[in-house]
Amino acid sequence: MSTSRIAPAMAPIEKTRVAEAAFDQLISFVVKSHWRAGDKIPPERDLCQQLGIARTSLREALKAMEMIGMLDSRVGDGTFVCPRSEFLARPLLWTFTGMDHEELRDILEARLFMERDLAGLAAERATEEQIDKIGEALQVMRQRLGDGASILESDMDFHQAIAEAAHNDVMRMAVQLLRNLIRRWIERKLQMPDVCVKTLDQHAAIYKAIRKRDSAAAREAMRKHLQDTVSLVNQIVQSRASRRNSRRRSAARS
Amino acid sequence: MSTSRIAPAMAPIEKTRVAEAAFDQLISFVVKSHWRAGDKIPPERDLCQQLGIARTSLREALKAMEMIGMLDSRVGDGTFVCPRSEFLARPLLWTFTGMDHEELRDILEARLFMERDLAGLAAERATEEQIDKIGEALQVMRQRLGDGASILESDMDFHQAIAEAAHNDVMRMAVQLLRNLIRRWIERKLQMPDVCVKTLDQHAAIYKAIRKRDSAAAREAMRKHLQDTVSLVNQIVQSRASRRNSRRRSAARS
DNA sequence: ACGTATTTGTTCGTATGTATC
DNA sequence: GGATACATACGAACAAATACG
Repeated sequence: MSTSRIAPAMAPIEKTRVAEAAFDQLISFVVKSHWRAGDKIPPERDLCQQLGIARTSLREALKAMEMIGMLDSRVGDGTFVCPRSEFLARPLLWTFTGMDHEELRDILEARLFMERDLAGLAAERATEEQIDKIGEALQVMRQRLGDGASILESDMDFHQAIAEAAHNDVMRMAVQLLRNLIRRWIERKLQMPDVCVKTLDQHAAIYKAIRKRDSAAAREAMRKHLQDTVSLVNQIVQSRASRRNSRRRSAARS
Repeated sequence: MSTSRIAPAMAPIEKTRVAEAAFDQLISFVVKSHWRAGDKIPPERDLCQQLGIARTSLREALKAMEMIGMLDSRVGDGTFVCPRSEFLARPLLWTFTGMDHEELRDILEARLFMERDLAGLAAERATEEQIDKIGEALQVMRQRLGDGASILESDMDFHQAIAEAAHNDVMRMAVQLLRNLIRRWIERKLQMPDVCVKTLDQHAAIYKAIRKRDSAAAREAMRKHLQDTVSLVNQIVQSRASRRNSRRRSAARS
């Protein structure tokens, strides 16, 4: 009965594991922007002394940060903070091959709901400067599309500008991480024929609604846009799955 | 035990960053389901021998795996593979742990939006058993309220039952984390006069809407309920702040 | 109920290679 | 080229928690 309930993690518990505590502290330093992107953080020997832990333990935390794309260590040079857009760009190896359809579906859906809510909030709360920034991201995207360049970055920037305009740090960061998790699929989506121009049109509709301070319209425009993304990513996954199956069949024949 | 079935020996690490290579290999072992959720993986000393690296280097990779929620190590026991839902929501935890209490407002709002979406999904997707479970949580809460016992646990159980019925692991884990973060404020809220019965009524309304498969009504009922919670927590925060100020004033006088 | 073996947690010392000035 | 700063890597040792006979 009560044992089947999921254990609620008590908040003020004291970390027995040093490396984990160090990891949390490093994360909060990055998240709170005490260390900003590009910053060089103190050398390992200084840090472990500051934290009062052994260098080996600190390195476990440091390495973990590096593996998830928050830090970048270079021998003989130092350790540097990565830009937010690279967080979680690392485990794309697993994101790419390993995640099955259900897990991907949950992430895409969670992103849809959260970005929809953020779009609605942005329409209500954005400052004029923030709305301008959204418009600029849209303009950059249009420009790059005309140049035939990749619009992945400007696509992400557009969504992030909206998230910033919503004035909710928790949701902003959460949705950014989700977006990074599925970055590779967004990239593939944009490589499909005619998708780029459609994406641009949909972005324009979202921007227009936010500019008009029409919260409901912004929500609906974002929902439609991301619903399209969900469908397209599903197509990609399905086509990849069928390709894999046909390879397997032909391999079995030989 | 389970790890001894068909042990595809891991290839020794070549050169370049050892820990990173080990990390990739560990991930691929999980991704390719050589190690499945719940499996116990070989002890560190065996693994580092298989990989031909030092234990400290292996531990850096192992710790990184643990931080992203793919593995769970227990002293004296071993290291085990976590279920997928663990590490799908783990990145969200990082964004939340970095947050101070300053972001209480954002957390409450994020929770409101996400639980509202989950309630809507639950009305659409819940199985009959899951709806019954929500009803049971409601019943337990009513019972405990009659007994004069604390309803905090059953309150949380009710919300979690709805989250489970929404069939989205990412959102379920995310909202559970948020709920645990503000657990103490929920507790204080429930100690306010007349709040318990009001909470019970609101829960009943949510349950009724989900039972009727009325998604819009479920969303609205949940929104109203959590909007109330936001207001009440704000009252608590304000009263505590003013108490602190008055204490400070009286302390200054003495 | 107790003791022992197993396993992870933590630290220190040391050596090596690389980048920067 | 030399000196310095720094990350990378290994091995050994002990502590602490857990499992198991």
